[in-house]
Amino acid sequence: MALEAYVKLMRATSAINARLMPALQAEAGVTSSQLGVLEALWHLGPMPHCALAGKLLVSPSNLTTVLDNLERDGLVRRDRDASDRRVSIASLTEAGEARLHSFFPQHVQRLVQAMSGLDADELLALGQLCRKLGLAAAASHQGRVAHP
Amino acid sequence: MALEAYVKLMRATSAINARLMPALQAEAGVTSSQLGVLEALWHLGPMPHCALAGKLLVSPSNLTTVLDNLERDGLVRRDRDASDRRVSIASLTEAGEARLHSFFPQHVQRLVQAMSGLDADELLALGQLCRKLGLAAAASHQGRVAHP
DNA sequence: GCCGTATACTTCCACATCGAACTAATCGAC
DNA sequence: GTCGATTAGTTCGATGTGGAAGTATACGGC
Repeated sequence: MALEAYVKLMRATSAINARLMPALQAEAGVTSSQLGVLEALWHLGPMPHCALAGKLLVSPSNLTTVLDNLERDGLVRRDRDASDRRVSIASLTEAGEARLHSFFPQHVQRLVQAMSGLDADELLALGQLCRKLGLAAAASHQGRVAHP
Repeated sequence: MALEAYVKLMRATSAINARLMPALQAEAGVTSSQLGVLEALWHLGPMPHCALAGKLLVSPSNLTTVLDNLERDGLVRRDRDASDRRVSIASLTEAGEARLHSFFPQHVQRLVQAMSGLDADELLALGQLCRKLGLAAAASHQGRVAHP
């Protein structure tokens, strides 16, 4: 039972992303990971890399790579924190904000379209199940790390 | 609604995989992609790369990379098809089958554990929703590709 | 005030992933 | 039978991804 559910979960994720990502890359010129960073900085404002990595659930080394590419493209800026010079604050540039605004509505529209195989009730149920599953998995994973 | 469900779906997938993959790598010495190939070859027997890529929903170039690493580690073999010399048949070596048997039960056990945040009814419901969602997304995606 | 520890980020390496361009082989129309 | 179109697989370049090790900075006990 768990195995079938797992396989279907992975297939669904893969199918949805296979629909969204090519369009995102073609029309917006950003990858899924880059979009995650832009979105987080837009919703939450400038923040240190460690906070950003925490929000996005990615490793620090990965975030360095993604920020490198965004900075090269002029969409994001890094500024050293004056009070703690270990810290680097990432923030959207004007170009980054403009880019995000230019494609985000269409992206959301495509996302809704990609999820349209389920009706409103089913989407709600799926969200609740995924939330419960994700929290349980993350909690037990944290537990193992915290008590080695 | 669709957006929340999407985010939770991605988070759940990410959380589950974050729990499974480190153990798989540490105890079995194979990555998630490599496991996919080993499993497919074990369940379905030797098959051409194109069939394998179709089953696993990955690109041909990606499959080349994964097979390269598996072949280097002696877990998989490539053989040219005599009747159609473009085709290369991938099959498990004895070492590959032995490796798979050595860790697969524990892997499934960890998978069941990782999914244990949901009870049997919930797992069934999740599986059905994901199946419906995945099929709808794949179908509409195929449709767009087929009629450009 | 100094030194060991802890934290933030980067660098380096291996692997995954895809699209585009390439090579080799087959097939079909003629 | 030959040539163009198609198919199988690989190569190449770019990006994402994480772990391990390294560097710079801050902090805390003494």
